[in-house]
Amino acid sequence: MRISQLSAASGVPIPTIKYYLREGLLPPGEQTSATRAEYGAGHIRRLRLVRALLEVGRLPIASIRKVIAAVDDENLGMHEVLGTAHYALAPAVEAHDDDEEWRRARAEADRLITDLGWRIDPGAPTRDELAQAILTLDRLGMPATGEALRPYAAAALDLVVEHEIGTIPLDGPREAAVEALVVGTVVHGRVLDVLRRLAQESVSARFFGVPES
Amino acid sequence: MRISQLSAASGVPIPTIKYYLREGLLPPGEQTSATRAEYGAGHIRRLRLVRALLEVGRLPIASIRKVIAAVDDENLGMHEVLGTAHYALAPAVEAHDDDEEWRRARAEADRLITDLGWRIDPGAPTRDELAQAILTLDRLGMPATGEALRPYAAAALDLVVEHEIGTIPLDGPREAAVEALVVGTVVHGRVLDVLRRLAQESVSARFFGVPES
DNA sequence: ATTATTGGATAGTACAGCTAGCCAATCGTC
DNA sequence: GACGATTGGCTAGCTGTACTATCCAATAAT
Repeated sequence: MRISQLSAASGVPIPTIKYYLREGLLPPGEQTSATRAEYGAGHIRRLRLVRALLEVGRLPIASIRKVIAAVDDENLGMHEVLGTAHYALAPAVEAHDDDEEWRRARAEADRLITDLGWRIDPGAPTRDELAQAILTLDRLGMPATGEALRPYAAAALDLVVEHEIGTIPLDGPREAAVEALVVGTVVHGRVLDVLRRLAQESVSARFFGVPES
Repeated sequence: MRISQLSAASGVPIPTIKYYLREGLLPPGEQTSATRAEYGAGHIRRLRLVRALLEVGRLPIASIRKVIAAVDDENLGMHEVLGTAHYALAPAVEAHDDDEEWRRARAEADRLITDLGWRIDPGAPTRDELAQAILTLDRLGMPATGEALRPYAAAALDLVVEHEIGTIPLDGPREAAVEALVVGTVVHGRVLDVLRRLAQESVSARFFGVPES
């Protein structure tokens, strides 16, 4: 398969494919001569993975590169690859350790995690993300204690355990499992977010009294 | 309160405040002379709202402007303002109506919404977001039927009804209610997303056999 | 009187994610 | 074996976003 066919098959324009090759998001095709390279089904799969992380997960290219490197590293186990994806998904929340308010929010986040009995890396950036959300709720005078967030934690845990773990093909090759894990993380996150907003709209329509059509 | 104090009180640099004024995210201060304007507590609240939408909700400035215009429009009811926020949160998913696969995914999304009995605007962009997620799951061979997504919908609805509706101060002034509604949408979304990823990490740590510390 | 600050305006920066153009080597086709 | 089209590899340019920086004359504080 040449680059033009890869482009046609994936829907990604040739210049963009070239760009992904340069950026290391896509492995080079197999060189058959100085001006010809052969691409395969693996490249189509890889492009799908990249587009899913980009369009659904909204990850920046640099993060996608890291995730892909982890996916391709045969030495890494499932947990390590998932960790890489989580790091990529929790960006740009730089902690303000000098700020008193921030430290309180971060302590609240850590306390919630401890109370739930969850096993979370002490250095996980997700902790900072949670702290940021708690701080924001707090500043706007909305309930943001561990108690108030428990229903969210319970629902999240339930969905992960009951639904998401089961969709990972653990009996197949490592690559398939790892890809499903990474994409599942990203896409299920969006599914839940979208459905929550839809639920909100529906409830709002009834609650705030828009007449039934 | 002059601009330097507003900056100190909010933590937002003066040039950025000026930028927000230019962009219409922040109403101008009350002019007291040609080179002096007075800012008040409302400006601090408004800055908090903007930063929450920006940092937690990751909305682009242009979308924030629209949301704020809706918040400030006294003629709009709660449901309309929420709708504006939802439009702002569901960006950039342009529908490919020409694509057969896309139409199937979109039909599946619409069917799920109908089956759930939810009242959703037929033109809501959230429908396209859901279709995009379903299409992505589908292409990667993961379960993406309405059946498979029902647990997510149920959990989302439960959280919205049991928890989020209650945090909106309906007895106070319109502005407070509307702000809580908008910020709540954005921040609760992130809370749920973050907690889901934390639950995932915890489950993964146990499931994929990282030794207990 | 002097120094500092302010509001308003214009211009510049940094990064992200492409997109475009060029070029020589080679391929398919006649 | 001639020849137009395609390819890979390269460098450069473009568009959009969210700021920063600089300048200025008018005022305020001391």
